[in-house]
Amino acid sequence: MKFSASKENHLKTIFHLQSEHGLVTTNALAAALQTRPASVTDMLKKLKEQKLLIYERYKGFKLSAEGKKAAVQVIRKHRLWEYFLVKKLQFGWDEVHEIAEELEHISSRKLVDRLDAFLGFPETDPHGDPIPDSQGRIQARRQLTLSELPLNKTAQVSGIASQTTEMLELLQYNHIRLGTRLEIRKKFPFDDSLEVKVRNRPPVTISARVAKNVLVNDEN
Amino acid sequence: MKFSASKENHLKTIFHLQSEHGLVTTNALAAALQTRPASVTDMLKKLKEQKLLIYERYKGFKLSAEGKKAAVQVIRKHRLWEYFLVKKLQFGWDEVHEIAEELEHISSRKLVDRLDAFLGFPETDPHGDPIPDSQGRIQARRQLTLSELPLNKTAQVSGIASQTTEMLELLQYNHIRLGTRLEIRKKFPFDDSLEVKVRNRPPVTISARVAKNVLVNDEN
DNA sequence: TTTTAGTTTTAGATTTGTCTAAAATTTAAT
DNA sequence: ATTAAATTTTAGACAAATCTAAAACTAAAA
Repeated sequence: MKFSASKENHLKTIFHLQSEHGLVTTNALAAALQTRPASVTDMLKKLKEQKLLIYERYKGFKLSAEGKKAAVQVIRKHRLWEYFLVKKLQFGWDEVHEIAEELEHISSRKLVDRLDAFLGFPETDPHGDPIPDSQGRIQARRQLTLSELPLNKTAQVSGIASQTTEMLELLQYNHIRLGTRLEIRKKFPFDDSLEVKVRNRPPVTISARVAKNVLVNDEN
Repeated sequence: MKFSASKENHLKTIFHLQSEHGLVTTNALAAALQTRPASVTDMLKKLKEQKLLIYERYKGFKLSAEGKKAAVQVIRKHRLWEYFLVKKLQFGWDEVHEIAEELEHISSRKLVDRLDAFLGFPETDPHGDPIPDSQGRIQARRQLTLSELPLNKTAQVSGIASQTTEMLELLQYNHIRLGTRLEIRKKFPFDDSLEVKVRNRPPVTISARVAKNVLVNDEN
């Protein structure tokens, strides 16, 4: 029940990838982990041996029930630590990801559960992503990407899919953050870029690349 | 300025050993780290190359100024996390050591300083050991071991030198913890064991081994 | 002061996670 | 349906940290 930091990273990333596209490919995982396909293949074999992965060579792969459980625990740890860093240590929401990448590998189960209680069992992390509970249950979210939001319909930013520092900085610059209310004023089919309006601000232009990574509320 | 977890453990342990006996020996370090002398030698060579260690083969070794600085930062992290675990997450003082052994290797300097501020810049950890400040300064302590305490002089437990779970459990069992006021009622020269009296409790017998690891206040 | 005992280091192996380069396999294109 | 291109895997290498067994060195005892 205890995995190396590298294994935890693989599990976590596979989890994220497969929740978008059912099966995951070696190349996609290598890109996401900033590593080489050959290295991924090596790890896949180990994960398969530990029955964490359903995998046949050349075929693509996905987590087993057990692998999913392990991945969710890592995600739980990551998001709880992010919440801690922002809410208790006054970090900005755009600077916690790297630190949480380290903290998420601390192994004590008891620590995680105590931290959860200390924080008051928060439901989402500072980026709006749901925090799995100690049983591994994840609050389902119905949210769409900014790309999918209809024209002139206001919505509230509820999450950021890709949390690179660069991306978060760009959003910060455009005054788009978690909870920001906004609407799309214009869509440019040429490159799928969007003109976005935030209250009390001049409109800003957002690339399709970015828009795909900004999640907004569905209802309302 | 960033070292592997293993290197940090070596630095930290050398620091502790050399503050008792000037020079440290390969065997002593191997014993303290629960590893083999040959493994220690390998690491010593690496530390020497990084100029963290003053070392000539077969001669014993000690930390350079740089090595000491690095070691103190690790100790700072360890003790701050212990304080956090006990004061914020309600862990018992006897169960935090192992978890802090992991947390102490998280690298962000900013995290450590923010944590320090969040905790209110505590001066000692839950075992009574002083916490280095962000400049690496350590509050000097004048304390002696229980073995050295004169007969019938009351004193207050201010620290535990060896923090194995086993040792802490034994002390817990005998109702001796940080802050406990006690006095020595009898000394048995045969094995240097002690009869110790804690207020409102029947006297208990403490071995020399344990007594050497219980630190008490000097003054008062 | 020589021998013996103990300590420390070297030599060589192992494990984990990574890499490059080449081979195997699958997918896409003509 | 072949060929070409892209993907994936294997084979072999490497770095870090550890180990065992043997050699080198030091200290202690006879």
